[in-house]
Amino acid sequence: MITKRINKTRYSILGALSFEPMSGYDIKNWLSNVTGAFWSESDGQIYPTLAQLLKDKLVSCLDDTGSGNRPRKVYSITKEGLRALKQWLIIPAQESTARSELILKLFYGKNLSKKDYIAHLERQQKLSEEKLEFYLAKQKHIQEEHNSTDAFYWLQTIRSAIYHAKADVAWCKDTLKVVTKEK
Amino acid sequence: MITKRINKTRYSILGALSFEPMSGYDIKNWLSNVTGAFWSESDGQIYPTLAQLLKDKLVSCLDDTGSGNRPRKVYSITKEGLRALKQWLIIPAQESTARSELILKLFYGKNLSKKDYIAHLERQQKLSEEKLEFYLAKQKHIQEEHNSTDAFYWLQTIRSAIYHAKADVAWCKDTLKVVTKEK
DNA sequence: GATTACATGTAAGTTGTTACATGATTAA
DNA sequence: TTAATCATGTAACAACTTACATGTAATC
Repeated sequence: MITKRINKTRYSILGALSFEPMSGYDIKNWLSNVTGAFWSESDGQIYPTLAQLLKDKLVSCLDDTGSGNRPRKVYSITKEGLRALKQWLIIPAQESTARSELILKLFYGKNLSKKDYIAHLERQQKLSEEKLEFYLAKQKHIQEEHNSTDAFYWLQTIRSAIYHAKADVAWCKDTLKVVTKEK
Repeated sequence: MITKRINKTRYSILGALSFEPMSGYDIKNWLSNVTGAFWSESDGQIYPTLAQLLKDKLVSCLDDTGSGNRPRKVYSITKEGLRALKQWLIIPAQESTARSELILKLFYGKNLSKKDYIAHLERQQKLSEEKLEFYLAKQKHIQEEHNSTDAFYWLQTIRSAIYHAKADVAWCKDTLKVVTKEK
């Protein structure tokens, strides 16, 4: 017997629509701008999932064609959709399978030259520092521009991204220090 | 034109075999025990991938049946396999797509009661603290038992897991503090 | 004698990625 | 006028998960 897995893409979309009605294109951008630090969806997933949600009556669709704008379909979450979202939200979160290609490569580092090992680390440090800058700027922006209740939830998640970026930078620095001495 | 994506399962297995020859079952356990903190493979992936690697001559296979043990196939990495591994190792690591179900759920937290929001956080804090304990114990064990060159690479990766677990615990504590006051 | 661990595989389904295909509107 | 952005979708493939299927050997 094959038990149904939970399709999380459905809920990430429902959650987005719990803020405001959006088109598929809006959702795509919103997810990448707003939840990008901790959740992402592939381009090809949004439209098929929206069609499914519509079929299941968890969202409704308003065709906005011919209102002077470009033709677009605006989706709203239904009462049923909100109920489904809330039911999912209270379920304890599953941990995602750990997969860091960088750490895997460095773990296999005996097959790597010192130069290449260091190159990986320096590249990662730079990336993490850039991320950190980005999230700090975003944090500042939210604190200044948004004073609604939504900002509260947003700020908590941004802080998580900041903590992780800081941990990554610290780890790179430490490892670079060790490796230049010992390897 | 559809460009070939890189199958990382192949390289995680080749990397394991770069330490010593192993059976499929060994690799499964080794990956979950040794690289579990930063890389995992599903059960159903190992055997088909081994068959593929054998076909591509990146590994060789010794049938160990009839030596008094249970029938098993022991795989070794070939020269070609080692070359392929090394080629992959120097390629800059791709960042894995961010997916934290917990953070997503908390981001949609306005659809959650204060009680349920806190329950998520307390559960996560406990999980992260357990992880931290586990990795600290592992770190100690490696420092005491392994004094080979392999330990060096292992210790770096364990430190990464420790930093992340610490960041998670700190984040949970901070967020719990804020939420009990403000939500 | 039963359970656990060792050991190898397949089947079936779900999910995710990338590229392709098409077309409208706005701004440089 | 040309490029960028807005906008919706499909096709093909790659990867992942879970359960199923089978059998041996050691241990309690």
